[in-house]
Amino acid sequence: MLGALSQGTRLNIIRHLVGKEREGASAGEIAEAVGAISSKASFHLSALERAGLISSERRSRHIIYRARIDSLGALVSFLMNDCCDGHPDIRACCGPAGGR
Amino acid sequence: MLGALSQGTRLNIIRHLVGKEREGASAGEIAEAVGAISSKASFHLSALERAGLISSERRSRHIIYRARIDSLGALVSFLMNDCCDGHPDIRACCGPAGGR
DNA sequence: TCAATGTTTCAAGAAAGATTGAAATGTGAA
DNA sequence: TTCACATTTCAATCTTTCTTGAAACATTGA
Repeated sequence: MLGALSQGTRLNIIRHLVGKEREGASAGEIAEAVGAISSKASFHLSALERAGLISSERRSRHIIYRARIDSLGALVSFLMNDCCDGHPDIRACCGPAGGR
Repeated sequence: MLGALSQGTRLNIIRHLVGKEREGASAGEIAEAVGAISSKASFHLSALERAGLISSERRSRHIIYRARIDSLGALVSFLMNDCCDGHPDIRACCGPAGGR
């Protein structure tokens, strides 16, 4: 997952999809939004899906992609807890709204 | 930073250094801890330092590395806020101890 | 069936990253 | 000075990842 996110185009795709959590977006719309030709977008969408960060669903001619919020949460959790051993200063960075 | 963390040896280095936040650890100790020959460890330590995730300080013959907790916090914060737009379900993953 | 649309797959090349062993650098002690 | 130790740098090689354009596949509507 970290590898999947460490690439500009893919980070932009995630940002776009998090902003459209419910609706999701088609491959073409995503490609346009991030300024990539179709094959490039498809390549990166595959990488993100392989990493489990997004999901896809065919909807007639379009393929709708959605961010997997659960996976993003798991990644943040991994960084906080496994990688950083729950260090309080790192937890604190979430801001006062964190925790629930 | 995401790229720097998306590599097994480097993730292990970070884990080792977070566990020794105060003391830090020398290049040699780190190399042994993560099972890497010296040049390999040095290569990855450089990458982590270039990314701002660790700092180094010469101490006579040794070079002591330390995790930069502030940077790790900034990275988690980036994922939560910039990348994921502060999505509540992602924030929630911090667990009940989050926020301060 | 045919054509149009949306998307992926493929092949090729370019670029970036990882690993290794040997050599070089810096430091302290005899 | 010289030696030993800790670490980095270098060069070579290998692997992986990115990008592009063309071709293929899937779906829909005329």
